[in-house]
Amino acid sequence: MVLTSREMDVMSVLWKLGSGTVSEVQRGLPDDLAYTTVLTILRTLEKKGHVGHQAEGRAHRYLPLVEREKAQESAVRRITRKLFSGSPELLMAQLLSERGLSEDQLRRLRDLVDERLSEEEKE
Amino acid sequence: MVLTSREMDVMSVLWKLGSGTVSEVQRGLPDDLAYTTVLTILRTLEKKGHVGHQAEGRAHRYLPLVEREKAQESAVRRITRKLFSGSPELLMAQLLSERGLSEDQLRRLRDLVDERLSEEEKE
DNA sequence: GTTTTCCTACTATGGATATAGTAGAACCCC
DNA sequence: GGGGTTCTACTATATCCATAGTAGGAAAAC
Repeated sequence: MVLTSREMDVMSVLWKLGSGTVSEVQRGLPDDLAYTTVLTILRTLEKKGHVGHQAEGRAHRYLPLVEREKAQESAVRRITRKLFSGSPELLMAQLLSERGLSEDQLRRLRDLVDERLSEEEKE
Repeated sequence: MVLTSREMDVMSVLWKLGSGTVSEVQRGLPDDLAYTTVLTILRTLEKKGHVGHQAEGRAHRYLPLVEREKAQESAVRRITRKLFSGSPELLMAQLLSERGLSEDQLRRLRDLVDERLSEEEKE
């Protein structure tokens, strides 16, 4: 799955709202785009199979057909492969190296890893 | 900094080799591209300021002008913003949720976090 | 019931991407 | 020194992306 930057914006709105008409999506976007521009993006997404729609009065209600998690996974996988030599560890190191993570956040992360590790060891 | 998929491939070769002529880059790429295609990509990268070149005999030797780390950071930042609501934690959680991480990798990750945490606590 | 508004469908356009061919200079081989 | 080889420069093309306008129908407003 490959989403362009704008497509991600639109999908994000749909994932957040669950579904949306063109104007609902338009209102949810971070930038001001023409109504028809939003419509065009939604139609593109539909052609790619990422959203579907159903009639709702004279309008269309668009629904995401792919899960946010799938999109996230696919994006992370791509940059891992392209920029981090396929190593999730290196990506993680990059994330950790950024300032701006609080001690709390770090602790939660360690808990996440530990949790995952103990699952792993159980098997 | 915005790198396209192919540009990332080319930059990766340059980062790995330190520098490269067109044919060196061509040989280093994961896919078979025509010589002139590689040249075109390098010229585009040069126009964008991401690489420079110096003459070497009749050929050009291309050099990366941006660090791999900068590109990584910028890419990670973008998807964090676009797909993970700006939260690096969520991205990490995604990374951890993927199957395919070995116990060893997980352990190294935990070590990374611990290391970072103890730095944090020192301050 | 005519004007205004809202909505989809279709079309348009400029710029970026991905890919590569051709021209022509320089160099190397015998 | 003519013929292949290796380069860069320039050009080409198809596709995609971002953005939006126009046409035309339906609905709402008054």
